[in-house]
Amino acid sequence: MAVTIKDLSAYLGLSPSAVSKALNGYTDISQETRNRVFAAAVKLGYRPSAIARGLKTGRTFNIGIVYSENSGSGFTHSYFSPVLESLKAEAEIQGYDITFISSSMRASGQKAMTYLQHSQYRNVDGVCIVCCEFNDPQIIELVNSGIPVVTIDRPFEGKACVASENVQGMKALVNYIISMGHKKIAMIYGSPSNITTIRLNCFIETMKENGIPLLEGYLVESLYHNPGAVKEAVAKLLSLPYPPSCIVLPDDFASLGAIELIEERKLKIPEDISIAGFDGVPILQMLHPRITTVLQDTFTIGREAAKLLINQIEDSENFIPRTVEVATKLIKGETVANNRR
Amino acid sequence: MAVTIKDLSAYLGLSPSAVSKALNGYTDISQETRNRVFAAAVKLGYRPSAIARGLKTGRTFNIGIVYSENSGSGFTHSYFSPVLESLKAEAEIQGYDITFISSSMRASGQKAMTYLQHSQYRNVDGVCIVCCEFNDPQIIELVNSGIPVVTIDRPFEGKACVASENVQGMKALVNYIISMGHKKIAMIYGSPSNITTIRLNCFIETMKENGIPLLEGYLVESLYHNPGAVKEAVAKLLSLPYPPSCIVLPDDFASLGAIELIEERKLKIPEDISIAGFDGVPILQMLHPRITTVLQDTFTIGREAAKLLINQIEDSENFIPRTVEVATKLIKGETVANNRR
DNA sequence: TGGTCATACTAAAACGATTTAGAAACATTT
DNA sequence: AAATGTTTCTAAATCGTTTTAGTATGACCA
Repeated sequence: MAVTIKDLSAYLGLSPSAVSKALNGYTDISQETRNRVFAAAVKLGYRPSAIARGLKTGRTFNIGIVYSENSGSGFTHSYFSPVLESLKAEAEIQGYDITFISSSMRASGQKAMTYLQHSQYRNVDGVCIVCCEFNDPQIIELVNSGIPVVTIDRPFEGKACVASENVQGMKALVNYIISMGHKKIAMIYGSPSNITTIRLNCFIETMKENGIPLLEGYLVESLYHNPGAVKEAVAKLLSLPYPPSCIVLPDDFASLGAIELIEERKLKIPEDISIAGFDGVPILQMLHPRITTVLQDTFTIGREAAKLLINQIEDSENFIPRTVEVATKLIKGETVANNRR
Repeated sequence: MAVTIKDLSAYLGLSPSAVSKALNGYTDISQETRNRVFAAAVKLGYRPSAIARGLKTGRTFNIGIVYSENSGSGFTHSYFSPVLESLKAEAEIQGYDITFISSSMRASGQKAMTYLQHSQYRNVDGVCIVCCEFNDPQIIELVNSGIPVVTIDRPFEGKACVASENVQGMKALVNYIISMGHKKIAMIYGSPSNITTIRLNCFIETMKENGIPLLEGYLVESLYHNPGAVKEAVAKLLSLPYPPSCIVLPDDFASLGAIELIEERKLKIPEDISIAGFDGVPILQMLHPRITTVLQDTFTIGREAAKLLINQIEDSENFIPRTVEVATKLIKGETVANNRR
C-alpha cells in the first residue's frame, strides 16, 4: 500500500541506496539527482517507515513516558496531566512521538514486562519518568539502565531532572500566611511522595525562621492528591484542643477533601478556617473561593523535560546531566483570612 | 545489549526459525524443544523486538489515537481525558500500546504529515478518533483510508462507533427540569461539535412533547467546552426582557463561565437562576453547588472503543461495524431549583 | 527393498530502511 | 601513458523477526 524506497528507486531508475542517501543528505549524491529524488518523493507520496528505519538505526524517535499509574487519576491528574500535555507538544515539535511505558504490558502471552523491558520492547530512544513513586525497584532499574532518562520533581544522582522551585514556592506561601497574621499554622503532607517531604521540611524551616512555634499535632501525614485521606487529616486537626487557624495542604486537588469536611462542620473558608494548597490547578482558580496556592509552571516543566531528554538522546557525549529548576508563583487567592488586628 | 532470537538459537544449538516457531506456537516443533526454548527465553531474559516483528508481520500492536488537538485542553479535557484513560487501560490489557496521531508531525525535515500519513509512518494497526472536529478533511481521509477505525460520539457510515445515549440522557434531563416546575427553559449549545447538535434537537423535541413553548432568543449558539464563550451566551440570555428560569449548558466544564457571570450579577444558583450541564465531571460533583447534569460513563465508553477497535483489527473478516450506545445517568445535583408552587 | 508419510527441524528470503565497501566514469597529475 | 584522485553511483550486508519451502530421519506399508 504505502510507497517504499524501492518504489521510488524503480520509478527513478536508481538504486535504493542512492535514494536513501539523497533523502538523508549524503554528499556523494549529485545535486541534480537529489532534486529528482525529492520531487519523486513528493509526487509519489513517499513516507519513510519509522519501524524499518528504527530497526536498522536503533533510533525510533519515540520517547517512553512512565506515568503515575497508581495515582488512580491517570490522564485526569491535576498536576501531571498538564505537564504531560506540554511535554508531548514539545516532543512533537522535535519529531518524537510518545509511548506510555507500563509495568503490566504483556506481549504474546508472556508475563508482564518491567518498565525497562517495556522500554526495550518498544525500542524507545529515552524515557521521561513522570510519577511520584520513585522508590519502586523497577523505577530504579530503569534509571540505572543506561537508557537516557529525565525525571520530573525528583533528582537522581547523575541524571537529568526538571522540578519546580519547591523550596522558594513553599517559603513564599508560608511567609504570606504568616504575614496575614496567622500563628497557628498546621501542615498536612502527602505520602508516598518525595516532593511533599521537601515541602514539609521547608515549611518547618520557614516557621522556625519566623520564630513561630509549631504546636504539637500540627504536622499530619496523609496522602498526596487524595481528597479522602486529607479530609480525615483535617478532621484530626480540627478536633485538637487548640485547632489551627490555617492549614497547609499537600496539593490543590486534595483540598477538595478539606473543603468538604469544613463545610460539613458548618465552618466558613476563610472566616473560620484558612487553607492553602499547592499546584495552582486552573479549574480551582475559576471557582470561589479561589484557593490560596503556589502555581507550578506545568507548561515550562513539560517543555524543559522534553528538551532535556531529546538533547541527551541526540548528543549524548556532550550532555551534562543537570536539574532544571522552574520558577513558581504565589497565588494569594481567597482562602487565607487576614488575621492582623 | 538486548537478547535476540539469534542469541537464543546459538545458546540452544537450534536455528533461529526453530526458536521463533517454538515461541509462536507452531506445531512442527516437538514439545521437548518448545520447553527448552521457553526455559532459555526466561533464563536469558529474551524479549521480542516489537519493531522487528512489526516490520515483518505488518502488525505493531500499536493503536493510534487522534485526540482533540484544537480543544486547547489536551490531556486535561474534562470529558475526553477519562475516556482516553479507560481506552488506554483496556488496550494495554490486550497487549496494545497507544500512539498519538497528530497533524503536525514532521520527520527529518519533511513537511507536516496528515493524520493518515502519521498513522502509516508509525504503522499503527488501527485508529481511534476521539475529538470533536469530524468535518476536518484529514479526518474524513483517515476514516475512509481502510485502516480499522473507531470513532467516539460521532458515527460514520459503515464504521464502528461508541457513543453515549445522548438522546435518552438529554430527555431525562429536560424532563427533570420540567418536573421541577420550570417553564422558561433556555439552551446554550456548543459548536463546532456534532454532539451538541444532537442534544439541541433532543431538547427542542422534549420541550415540544411537554407542550412547553420555546421563547424567542432561548436557543443560543456558543462553543463547546468553552467557559468564556458560554459566559457571554449567558449574559445574552439574562438581558432578555423575559429571562429564563433555567439554562441548559453545553457541558459541565463550560458551566464555569455561567457560574462566573451569574456571580458577577450577584445572583444565586439555584435560587435566582437554575443551570444544568452535561458530562458529570467528577471534580464538579465534589464542590457545591453540585451541578445538575447527565453523567457520561467515560469508563465504559473508552473500554468499548478499545474492544471494538481491537476486535476489528484481529478479526477483520467477521467484524460488523456498529455503534455501541452507552447508558447515561441523570445527576439531580443542586443547581436546578424547585419551582413548583 | 523401495516408496510414502509424518515428524522435526533448517535454509533462505523477506519486511523497508541504512550503511559500508567497492566500482565505473571521467578528470587530473606526473 | 600510467597512476592517482574525484565524483557519483551500485551491491550487498544488516537490523530482528517471521514464514515458505525444503530436507533429513525414522516409521510404516506393500
